[in-house]
Amino acid sequence: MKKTPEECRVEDALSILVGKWKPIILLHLLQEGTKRFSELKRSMPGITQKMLTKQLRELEDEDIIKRVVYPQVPPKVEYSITEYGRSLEPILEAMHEWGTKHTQHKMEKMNQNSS
Amino acid sequence: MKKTPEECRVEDALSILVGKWKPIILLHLLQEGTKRFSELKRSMPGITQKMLTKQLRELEDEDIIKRVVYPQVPPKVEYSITEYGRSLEPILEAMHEWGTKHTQHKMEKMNQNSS
DNA sequence: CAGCATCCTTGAAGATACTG
DNA sequence: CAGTATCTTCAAGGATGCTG
Repeated sequence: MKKTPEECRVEDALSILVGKWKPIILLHLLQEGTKRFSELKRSMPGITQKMLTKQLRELEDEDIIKRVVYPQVPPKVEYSITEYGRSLEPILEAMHEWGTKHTQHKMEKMNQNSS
Repeated sequence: MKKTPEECRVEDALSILVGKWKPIILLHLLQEGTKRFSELKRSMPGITQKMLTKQLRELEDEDIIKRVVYPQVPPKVEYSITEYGRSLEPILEAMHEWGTKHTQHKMEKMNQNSS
């Protein structure tokens, strides 16, 4: 690793993943392909329409996901991962792996402290 | 990748990296080893003492960094990456790589739109 | 169905002053 | 030197209602 603080681009990647629902949205689209707005909403209990719309727009602005509107009534809008967005998959995978181990690590630490 | 939304541990990793100064703190400690509080502060123009303290505490609580207090006057406190914390390095590296490409990607997109 | 427009709450972050 | 202790600001997130 050869980067000075000034050259650090970690934040650029981080900012795209940050957002309460973004990882979970990406997970859905990565694993299940194209999904309609209502399908995404149904699969994320607790999210509001406003938040889902906002997070999807932000991901779309970064070219991570693609939004396709079908001009019909009632409206139909489909979301999917772009090829470019798929390049995030290894990072999400690595974070998931690390997060799993970290959850384990914290539990071991708690058990030590309480014994 | 085989994880349902319920099993997703991406957030666990994400939450540790999120914080305006955390990636940059980790970068300093990863690259330069042990550093004193004042050295860290000097190398991060703009950060306040309060913020630096807070971010360091949060990283310490997660076992990512180690804090050593030397009982002397004036006080001396040294911070360093734990062995466990070093396991984050590949992720930071991957995010930096991706971030670098993404910065490039966005510039190309802007140039297209303006031509 | 897939949004947008408002209003409101909360917590992250910052400014500033003080201290063992 | 390496912190606390307050006060303030601001944007993320959320609740609710309306609409092409």
